[in-house]
Amino acid sequence: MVYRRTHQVVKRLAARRSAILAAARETAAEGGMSAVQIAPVAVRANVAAGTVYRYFPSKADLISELIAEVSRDELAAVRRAADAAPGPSSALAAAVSTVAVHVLSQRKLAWGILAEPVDVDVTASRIASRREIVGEIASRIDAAVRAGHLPAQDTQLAATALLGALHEALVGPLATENPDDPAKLRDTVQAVTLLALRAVGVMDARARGLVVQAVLPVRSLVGA
Amino acid sequence: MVYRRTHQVVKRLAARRSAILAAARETAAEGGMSAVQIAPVAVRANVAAGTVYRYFPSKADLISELIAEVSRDELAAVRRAADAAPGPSSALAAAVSTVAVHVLSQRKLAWGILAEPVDVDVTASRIASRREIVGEIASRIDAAVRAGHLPAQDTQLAATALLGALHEALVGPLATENPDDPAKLRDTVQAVTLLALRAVGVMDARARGLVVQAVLPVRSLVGA
DNA sequence: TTCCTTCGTGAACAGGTGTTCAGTTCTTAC
DNA sequence: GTAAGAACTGAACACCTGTTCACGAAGGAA
Repeated sequence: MVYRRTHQVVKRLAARRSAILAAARETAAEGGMSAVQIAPVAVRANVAAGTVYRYFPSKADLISELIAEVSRDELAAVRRAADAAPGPSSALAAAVSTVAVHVLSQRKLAWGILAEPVDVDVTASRIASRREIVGEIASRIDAAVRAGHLPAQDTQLAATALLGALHEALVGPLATENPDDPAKLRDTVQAVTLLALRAVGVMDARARGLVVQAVLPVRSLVGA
Repeated sequence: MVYRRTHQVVKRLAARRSAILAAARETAAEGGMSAVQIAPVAVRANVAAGTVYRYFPSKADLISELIAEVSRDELAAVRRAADAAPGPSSALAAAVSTVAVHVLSQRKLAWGILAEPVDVDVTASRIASRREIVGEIASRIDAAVRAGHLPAQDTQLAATALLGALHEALVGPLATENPDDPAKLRDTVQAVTLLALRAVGVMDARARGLVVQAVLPVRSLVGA
């Protein structure tokens, strides 16, 4: 009489949902947000277009969740890197360079999530995404200020500015095209990290040292 | 036999063209780029929708020209401010704070021209617009470096980062909503200018002095 | 005035994509 | 095995705007 989902079915449903999200993510990583259309994503996920709507109320919801997912990953990486640093200034340097590396590793995806024109309204997700990263960076700046390493300042504003600087310099329309040369990428990451650290008040000489330490442990500097 | 435009007609045509552009600009300033649609702009300019196409081949061309126009104004203002400064560092400070003030004065317009999602392809204009401002700032940084006031660096990258920082901090989605309090606006402009100057290597104490001098002469800190 | 050219009009068109839904297939319960 | 409900399908639909174009108005030459 009553229909109850079997454990197996629940698993399959979850898997499908993930498949759709993954398909959307891959599509975005390859072709940017504009390529994330229901039909292609459905094909990639091996479902019909209508099926997507059994898992997501609308395209906007799908993209919002995609943004949230990527954002979560990013935030986790930043936290991990910063927490592993020996002190507040190092942590800040690690956080900034991690963001830089991530952005560079997944340019299309980063651009899509941050700024690319989208036909649906995903403003809320984008704001949330930014807020998370900015909050994390702001708290790291805060820690450095409290430790007496940096002058007092509006840390929220500073963190926002840093994020903007990283994005514009690394994936903005004026960013260098596609230097898949790891050495060049490392230089770029170091350069923007240096700018960021100096911006919040780290002295030039000390900033240079922090930058080198922060960027050295970073593994993959190339990616999709 | 041959039809030749009277001087009067030429003037009327030019006036109409300007009216359409002005209508587009006003519309963008009020509602962002998404509000710049052919029909509303035409109404505002007191012409029919079809008439717009007698002056602009496509919506993309209209918006591109709008971007170019605003960009020209902005660049001129930046040049003027920087040229009036007593030295390279002051010039840089003046350039940066001028950009900041302009962006703040016309938030919606700035956001629309810089980053707002648009359905047509205006990438080229946007890149050109950015390139002009970035080039100007880069050359000011360059001058300061040559004068020995700043450490050697990739000035193009630095200028790009500064632009991104200003935009994100001032009109990005995380920017404070609408502080029409002039004092608060001045503080914000000073804060981001300070960040920018320190980013390129100006020492904290000196940067603070430059910021105050640069922002003082700025007149209107409020606008549409 | 007359004729030709250009300009202006606005309703109709076009194209692309998110969304729906009636029909089909699969799953569960008995 | 069978009935009932859930999941899936994909073609059709809907909507939104940029763009067109046949027609009328206005301007210039003769």
